[in-house]
Amino acid sequence: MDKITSLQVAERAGVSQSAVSRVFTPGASASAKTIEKVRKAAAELGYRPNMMARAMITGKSRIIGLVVAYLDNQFYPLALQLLSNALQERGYHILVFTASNSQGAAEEVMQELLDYQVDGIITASVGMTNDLTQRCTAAGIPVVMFNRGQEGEAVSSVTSANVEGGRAVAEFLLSCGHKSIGHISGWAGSSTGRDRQAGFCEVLENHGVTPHIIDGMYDRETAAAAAQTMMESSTPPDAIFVGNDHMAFAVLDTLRLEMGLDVPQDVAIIGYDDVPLAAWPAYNLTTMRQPVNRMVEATVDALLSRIEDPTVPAQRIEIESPLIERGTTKGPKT
Amino acid sequence: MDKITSLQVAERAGVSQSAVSRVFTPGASASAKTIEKVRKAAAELGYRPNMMARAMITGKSRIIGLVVAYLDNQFYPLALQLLSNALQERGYHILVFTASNSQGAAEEVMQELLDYQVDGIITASVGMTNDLTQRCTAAGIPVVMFNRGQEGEAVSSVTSANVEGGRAVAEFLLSCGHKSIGHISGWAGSSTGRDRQAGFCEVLENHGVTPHIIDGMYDRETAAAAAQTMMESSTPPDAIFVGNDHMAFAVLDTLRLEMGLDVPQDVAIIGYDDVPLAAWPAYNLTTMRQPVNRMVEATVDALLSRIEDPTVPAQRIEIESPLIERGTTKGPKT
DNA sequence: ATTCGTTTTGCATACGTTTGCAAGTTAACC
DNA sequence: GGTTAACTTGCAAACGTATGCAAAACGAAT
Repeated sequence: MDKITSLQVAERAGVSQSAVSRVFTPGASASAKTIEKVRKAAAELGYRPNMMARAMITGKSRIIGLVVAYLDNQFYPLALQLLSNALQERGYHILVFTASNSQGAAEEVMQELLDYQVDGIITASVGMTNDLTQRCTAAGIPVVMFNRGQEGEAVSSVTSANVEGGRAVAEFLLSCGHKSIGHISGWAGSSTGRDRQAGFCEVLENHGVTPHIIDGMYDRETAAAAAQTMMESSTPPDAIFVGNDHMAFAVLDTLRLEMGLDVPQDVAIIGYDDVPLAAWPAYNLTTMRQPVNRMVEATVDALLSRIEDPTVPAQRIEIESPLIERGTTKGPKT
Repeated sequence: MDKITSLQVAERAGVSQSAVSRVFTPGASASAKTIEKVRKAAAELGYRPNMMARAMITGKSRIIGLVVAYLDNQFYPLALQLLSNALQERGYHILVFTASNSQGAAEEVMQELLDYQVDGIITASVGMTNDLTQRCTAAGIPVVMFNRGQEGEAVSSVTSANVEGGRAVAEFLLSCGHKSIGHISGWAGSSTGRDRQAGFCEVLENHGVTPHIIDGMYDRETAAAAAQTMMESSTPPDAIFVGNDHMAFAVLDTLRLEMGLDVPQDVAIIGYDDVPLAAWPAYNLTTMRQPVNRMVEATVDALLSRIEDPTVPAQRIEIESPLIERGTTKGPKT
């Protein structure tokens, strides 16, 4: 009762194995009569096509490899869930590969990905060397980087408009009247972190403001230490832009509960992402929203369109992100 | 340069295709000389065995299906990451299936699971009907329920000792001198929620205390509303046991920031899980720790042992969970 | 009824691997 | 050096499906 094959269904329905295959293959042709006989026999036996066998012959596994480093930043679980839902609706599934951000690990993971004949790859919260990128395109496997950009042309990426976003944060803080401004940046090894910082600094410098910058490495501890360093310096900032919400929460905890400061009275804080937690009353964080729904849609579209038609070029998609003003900033001076 | 098969490696190495296969098959025998020749040729061509073809013939895909409903409770992303790491180390990977808790969805998902010839199934944050369970065991696929129990015998489960945990919470609250006690329970449709409640109520009743109970459905909104209802009743509790941390955060937000109450002075709060967020200063939540590392280890062991030897019986594993005392309770009266 | 175009069907092959079997090779021991 | 045991190796047959090709059935139009 374990393995029922198309052959058994064929016998019971009184047709050939090919007929059974055709009934279960979307594009193929079969007469109404055959379809009915086969469907009936299949239902009685509980037959379903074997994806492995199908994958082997068609070369399409309908599996998408998802490479992800850490899931402690709430943004990524959320994205994972939405990606899985969206892909599931379109007949694909996600095979998870966890990889640290180290060089060798990515190498190893990429090899395993190829072993599984994945139809496409999504990388999230992890960088890719140009070498790996090339290997994938050489193997004909489309890659989309989620929430990370890339210099080269060969690989698609979906991000929010991070440079623009950094600018918007700077303009907002300036409009609030802040003069002494700090930035606990996202990891400089990530395009996301670099872009936000670039846009932010560009605007500040145009207004003659030089921000105090420390790399927060997307890490709570590092960000918390950075916040403390900044506030204890001889010229403490009256506003800090933190490279993502995950770090911003740590910064808020440190400022409020360990240093006894008042946010936003003593210092204003802005994050980036707008994860659900940012809207919870305990934090109520002003932040740049990354519209994860739209980013996921764009990712799935970009990936599947390239899978279904390999001649489609790689695209670089940027989704604009609005500022969500909450309680950790004081609002612009009118 | 796309598809290199074992045959091409065989030609280049001057051996038969079988020899190549044996070199890449852990259990098989080959002479040192052949191994070296094959490895060299394989490296030069960049050959790696095709998992699909291998899966088809061996019947083992080395893929584990993970069925998960929601990832907003931080406990599950964490578990997912640890599970993926642990399985990856042992040569398996996780194929993700998202399923709501509705009846029909689980049915559909289970069918797709079987299509992919998964070697085993882990369900997390989702219930299984006995029907589905039986279908899987009939198909010879081991199932482990993570953080959920099950009545029947056919399926393994890994949970913390929830009844025991509920008791421990009750004893702790009584030892703190609380007399009027509330419980915002986990969803009554989950064994986890029921068990915690059962242990909790058992001890309270032995001490003549009847708790006020509302089902929080593992949902923030529902839990927040429940907390408000309790505190506005004619006999408000001076301590509330919340069925998991995820809801407890919502309860804390409501009590402190919307109702202006002091925790733990006005009312003590205990959660369940000890997700990382519980230790963050903003919440600093007293909670029962579910040792996710040990739960993951147990899950992987239980699953793989059954995959490698199908005669191994299903096990029901309970991991004991310690109380982590933090700032939302006042500590026992000495 | 004949012809022609269209659809349906079965046969056979291919996909890339593992593995039982038998033949071949090497090692081992007295 | 001969006999036996242990190990390697190649051959060929699977695994369960998709699909090109040619034969067959069908339908319509003359």
